[in-house]
Amino acid sequence: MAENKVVTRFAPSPTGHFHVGGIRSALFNFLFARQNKGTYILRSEDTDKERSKREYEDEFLELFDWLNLKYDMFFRQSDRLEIHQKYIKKMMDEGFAYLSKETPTEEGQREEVIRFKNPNKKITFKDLVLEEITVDTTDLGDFIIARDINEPLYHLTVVIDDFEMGVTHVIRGQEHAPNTARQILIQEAIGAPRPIYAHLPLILNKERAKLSKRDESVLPAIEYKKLGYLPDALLNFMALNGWNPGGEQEIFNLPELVEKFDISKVQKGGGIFNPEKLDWLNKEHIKLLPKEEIEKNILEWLPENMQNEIGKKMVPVILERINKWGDVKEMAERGELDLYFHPPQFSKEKLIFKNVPAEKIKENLKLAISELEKLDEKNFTVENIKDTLMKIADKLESRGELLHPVRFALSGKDQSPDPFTIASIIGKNETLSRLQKAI
RNA sequence: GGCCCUAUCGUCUAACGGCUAGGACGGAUCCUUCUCAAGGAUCAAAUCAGAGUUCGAUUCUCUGUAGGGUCACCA
Repeated sequence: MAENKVVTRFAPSPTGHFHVGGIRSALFNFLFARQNKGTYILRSEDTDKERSKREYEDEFLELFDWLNLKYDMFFRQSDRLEIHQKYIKKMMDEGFAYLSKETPTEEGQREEVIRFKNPNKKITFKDLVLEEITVDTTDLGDFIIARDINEPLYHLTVVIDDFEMGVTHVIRGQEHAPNTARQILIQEAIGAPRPIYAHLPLILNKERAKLSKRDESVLPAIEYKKLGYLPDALLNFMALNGWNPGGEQEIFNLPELVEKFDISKVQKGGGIFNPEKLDWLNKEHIKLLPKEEIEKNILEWLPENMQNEIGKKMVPVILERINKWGDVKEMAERGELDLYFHPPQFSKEKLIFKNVPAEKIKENLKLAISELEKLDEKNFTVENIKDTLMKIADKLESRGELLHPVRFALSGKDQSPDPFTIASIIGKNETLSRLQKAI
């Protein structure tokens, strides 16, 4: 019988903003459980009463909900004190732990703590990523496992909870690898089976160091939601840092990751978080979205006064220029989109193309107006406008002497989308009025 | 410092011990273009060093070097 059902867990502690590296740990636990038809547990490790805050827990809960990393069970460690106490008593009764007199050196330290009786032996454990690790636990001494019966510490609670929850695979960051030996010692003391370990390579910042709060290029995870990244893109990106399926495919959605993920192919060395690649991947994921979905999102990220018919027409122009939804907001804030709503202000010299005389420019603009007038409102589309204007432009010495002044009259900017697109967005009347004004 | 881990283009990575070390991001150049963006094409760019094993080493072994992690009454 398949009694060896896979159980994984991800166990963040709510003591600060959740960082992006944690997303990958959560993801790999999720993927491994799903592809083995197992159970994925989320456990909030809030045993540190001083530092744990419910708002931080709410933050990662919100994050996983957004990422669609659904867990099968949720536990809060502080709800399990009775269970932890039971084990502390048992360990003390059986001589695996003892009450120890201390001389406090820092404020808040107790005069009595509970220490683990270290058998001082070598521990060798297998690791799905790192192969095999041996640690001599003598170096650890009789480490503290609880401040007192009411305040168990991390190493103890992890081992007890993993055991009680039937966790079969411990997939976590490599910073925990050196801690594993002491957790195995505790397991042996309470008679818990040893889970299979997989220590993932660290995700590093540009300086090649472990991620911390003060990294500029790497933000707290929830910020990526606020910036309007796609959950699947973020997941895709995180998965590809430290793991690779081997082929040349780069774009994966969550079900594909579940199918292709292979924990034995996980890299051993740490990887740097590369925001440019995230942006590229996000754009690729956006392109895969249905048209309506793209339009809906772009409209939502536009300021309210732009959420109208003109806003809708701007969608293709905006889409070409963004990597993530937040860029839409930024474009609007920079004033890049104002030209679609108000006639631009500019000095008339700007209409001149190279050294074409002003009179000639004026003539070209007049010609453009008279030809465009022949198009009726309904046919005022990018294609038709382009046909009309190009017919005139191609007869000139260079197309620029028509296209530049037209584009400038419409946009008032040195750099902007092409005149046909702008004209089609602002409509026939506004186009003709702006051209007239330019003349 | 002790212990543990790691090492292929700037970055993420691919390569049963065997083609010219492949792909992607980013960069550069060109094409397309009045400009921007998008798109297309091309190019530059790596096996940390030194020994050893082998007909042959990015791949296996050792040493060195570099980087990272960890050594809490945090998790």
